[in-house]
Amino acid sequence: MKKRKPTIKDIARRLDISVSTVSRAIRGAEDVNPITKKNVLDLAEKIGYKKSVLAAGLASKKSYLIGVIIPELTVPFFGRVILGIEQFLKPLGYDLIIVHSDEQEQKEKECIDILLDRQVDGILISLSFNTKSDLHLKKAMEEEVPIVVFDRILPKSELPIPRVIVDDFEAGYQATNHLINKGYKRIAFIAGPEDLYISQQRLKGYRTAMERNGFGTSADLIVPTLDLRRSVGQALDKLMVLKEKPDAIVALNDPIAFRVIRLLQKRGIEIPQKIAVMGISGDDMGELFNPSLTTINQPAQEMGFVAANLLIDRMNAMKDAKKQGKIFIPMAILKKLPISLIEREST
Amino acid sequence: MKKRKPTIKDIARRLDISVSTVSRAIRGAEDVNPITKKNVLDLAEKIGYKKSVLAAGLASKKSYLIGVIIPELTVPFFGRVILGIEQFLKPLGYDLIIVHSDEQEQKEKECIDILLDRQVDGILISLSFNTKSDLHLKKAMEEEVPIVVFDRILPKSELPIPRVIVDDFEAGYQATNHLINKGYKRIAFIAGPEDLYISQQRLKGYRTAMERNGFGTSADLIVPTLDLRRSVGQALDKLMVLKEKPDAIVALNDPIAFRVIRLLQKRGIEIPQKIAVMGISGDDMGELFNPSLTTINQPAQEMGFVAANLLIDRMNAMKDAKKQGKIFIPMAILKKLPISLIEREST
DNA sequence: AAAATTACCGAGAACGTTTCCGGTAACGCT
DNA sequence: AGCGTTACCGGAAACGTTCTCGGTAATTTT
Repeated sequence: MKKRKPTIKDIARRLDISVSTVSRAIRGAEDVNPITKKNVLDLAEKIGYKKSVLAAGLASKKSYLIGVIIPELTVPFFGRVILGIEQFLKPLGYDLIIVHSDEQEQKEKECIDILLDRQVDGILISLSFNTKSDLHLKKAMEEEVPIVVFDRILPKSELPIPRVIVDDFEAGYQATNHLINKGYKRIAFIAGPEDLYISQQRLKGYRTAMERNGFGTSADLIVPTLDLRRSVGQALDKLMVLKEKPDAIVALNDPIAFRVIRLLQKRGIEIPQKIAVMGISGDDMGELFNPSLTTINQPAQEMGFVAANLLIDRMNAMKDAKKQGKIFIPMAILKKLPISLIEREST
Repeated sequence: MKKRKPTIKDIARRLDISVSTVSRAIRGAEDVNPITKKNVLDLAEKIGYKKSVLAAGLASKKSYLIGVIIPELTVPFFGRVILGIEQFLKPLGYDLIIVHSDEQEQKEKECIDILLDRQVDGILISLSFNTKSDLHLKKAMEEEVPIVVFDRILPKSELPIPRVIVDDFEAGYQATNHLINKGYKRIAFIAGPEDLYISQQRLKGYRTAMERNGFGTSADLIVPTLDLRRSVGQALDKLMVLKEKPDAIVALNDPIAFRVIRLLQKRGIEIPQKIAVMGISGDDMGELFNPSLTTINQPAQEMGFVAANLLIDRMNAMKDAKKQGKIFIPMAILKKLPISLIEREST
């Protein structure tokens, strides 16, 4: 009935050795006789020993927890990123605690606090659509928990932290170029909030492609959305009242593109005959639409993998520095992942 | 530079009181002078004290972590459920650790182990598509961590644990009924794995609706899918080779329905003129399809809320029992949530 | 006025690890 | 033979809380 959980003390007693030795054996640390080690491990297995993460964390000041902050739970892209993160971190013994900011800067700050309270060993974060400041990231840095930002980063953050993104310029460029190659001439771009780095870059890519091909970039053709849901309609409205309507639309991301497709169809506009639509994300969902969505694939899973990798690197660097008594000097790293075109029916 | 984090000891020293009193004050426990309490809280705030969850957990044998196991990260339905869970649990000071089983029974077991290792205070789980046994749930019960199952439950589990689902029979019944009212006569049903409770119940609802209206339920019209991706095509193939093709299809859930729509369109079949399609889930995504998907809405967020509520109830019940020295006798609870029809264009 | 109750507080032992600091024995080297 | 290494291992102090048990003074009850 009273099944007290076995501890390393129990093991130590039964094997008549010290707890330190048991601890070393279990941790797979150096300086322990292979035979003793085997004995310990066998007994541990036999009596169903489970190490207390709490106690271990308390003693070692590590929690083996990594916090992940994403803007929304239901965006497929982030689901794929998390897969990549797990893939890298699980084998190392880390678990994930996932929180979401609901695309609000305020909640994002709270998320950081929660994670800091939990004493996570590191944080992976993708900024919300409307985040404008990076003070909360700074806070994490001050508490010496390493942090890396992925996908949604801040344009001109001076913070010396690793960031991993896809080559957003290329994404915008290739998307636009693809449409140009297909013969479209008046290509519009639906952007995101001004401060959003991915939006800026993709837009830049769009502009460059247009100009290189001798199409100007009339301001009419560039319209913003402030969120993923409601404002897509307004953005599209702006395009549809133009005297010269666009014959193709590049959307900032797939979710927006889905809505564009839907709204165009409601207006009875044929895709891609009248207007072509391009997304940027590579969501699987795009395949199921009619017409299916041509898009720029972002290597989401790889992004998670790389981000996790950078985080661990940073953690190790900090540990090493501390070990040598030096102070750690954080540096900015910006890693760009290559993108690729997925051509489907909407263009 | 060496900014050691403040602890309750620091507070105790500076206020010249004992750590126990500080602990009580911070915990908001009984038996502490309001003035002392205020002093403690003020100072804590001032010096930026953060309680160590690790230490607190170790001492109190609570982690204030709740584990959530879902089959897939990218399914919108589960995202919404998690929202509901958070809504209930956050105010109580609990954080969530979310893991996913990737629809595999084996991984599901591993998830349980991970959570148990983390000493979560409770587990909320939705079973994978292919889970057939509940031994791993038993394991959790043995370790005395309360567990509640939501949405995807086991048909005839004898385990005395709370479960919350939607009224799946009603869902199947209403979906079918809706089609019948619309004048469809040969209605097919795309089911899930045999052991899946939600599949059984929805199918039963379908059958009942058919029979009550004088349509038989020819076995031809009921086809299974074993997963959400590949096998939808095979299921549909089986329907399309029938001499008498169906004029409407009820899919087990929205993701399957999305695929059905797409596959039918590829065959050039008009929806809903030739064949109508119904989903069950209430995913927002359905709105964006063309035609948009008629579906049965499951109150996902409410489900999360209710499940979390049941979990806390159970936790309290266990604590009370222990306090009184009695042994806790777990009981099964089955809570059914009402569903509703969302009529759109696909029917 | 004595007894009982209440309100508040302190001491100190957990909780289950890790880690630092030594210590011993065996071995190899000059 | 003496000395430095190396390979293992143990003792004991952290880590930052909670919790049980008493204890004192003030307050109420009898």
